[in-house]
Amino acid sequence: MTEALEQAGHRLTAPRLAAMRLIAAREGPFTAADLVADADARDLRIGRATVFRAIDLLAELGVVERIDLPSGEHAYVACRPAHHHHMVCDRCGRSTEIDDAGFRSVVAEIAHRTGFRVDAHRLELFGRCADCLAGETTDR
Amino acid sequence: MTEALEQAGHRLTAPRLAAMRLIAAREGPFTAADLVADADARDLRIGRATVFRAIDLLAELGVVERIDLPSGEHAYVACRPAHHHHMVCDRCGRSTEIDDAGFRSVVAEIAHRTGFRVDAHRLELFGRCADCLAGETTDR
DNA sequence: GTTTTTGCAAACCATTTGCAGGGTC
DNA sequence: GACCCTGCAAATGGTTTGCAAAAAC
Repeated sequence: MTEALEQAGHRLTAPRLAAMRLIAAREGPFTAADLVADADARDLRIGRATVFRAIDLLAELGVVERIDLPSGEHAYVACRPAHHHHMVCDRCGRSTEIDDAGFRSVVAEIAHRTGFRVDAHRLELFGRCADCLAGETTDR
Repeated sequence: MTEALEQAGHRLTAPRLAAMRLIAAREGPFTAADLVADADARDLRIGRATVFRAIDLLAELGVVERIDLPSGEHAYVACRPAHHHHMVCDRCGRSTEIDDAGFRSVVAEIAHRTGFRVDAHRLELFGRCADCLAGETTDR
């Protein structure tokens, strides 16, 4: 993750490193407020503004992506810098990247039928991951 | 639209009627701020809070749906109270409902491959509608 | 007449910005 | 040493809430 920063000509500073560590420590999606709270909890002296700026920067570089939770909150997840989609587990919060699985042809089909030119799309899935489904039956 | 309100046991008040008219007058997605501005422009004396409350209510009833624009703004569109997806034209702002087109099987396929149980999803397409594509070549 | 709804203003939360000082390359 | 980055605090923009007055049923 740090490589992406340097290669894009940005400086590798302590606050940015700290922010990246906090992000890496989270498995699932996080909001800006989450990171600020994490930073406070660990007594890292990082200003709110810096956290927001770090997230923006990482989002620009494509190493984190913004997703919109069903609640409408703006959250982010760490990911590889390529186009893909996310599947978020409501229980454990883990986020999985998912591949095309025929989705591309569905978009093409819709475009064909409606005459629409699709420039961008947003696809997010929410539910329960396999681990949590398994855990539920045994845990309780 | 008014029927849905009454059937759910809510009162049919002037401010709510006004809000619904403003929504109907818009073709595409609108933000809460848009409605407030519309109301002001027409000298309707509706408070901000009331507009927000009206939108919330309509969203609960399913006659408007919240979508998240690529910019991150929370917008809403009027729609039938059934599951479907939206396609938004970046140019004219019109919003079209789109049907399944095989999307359901894509979700099933993903669920099958990953073991995930998909409870909810969000799919939004952005681009240019057929009319705007046609217009662009002739207009300029 | 009772209960819901409204309007207002203030509170609240998330995000952005200006700017002087500090850290990185 | 030049320039980028940070922290702070204040500005901003969007959304919610408390409460008394007003309207609907």
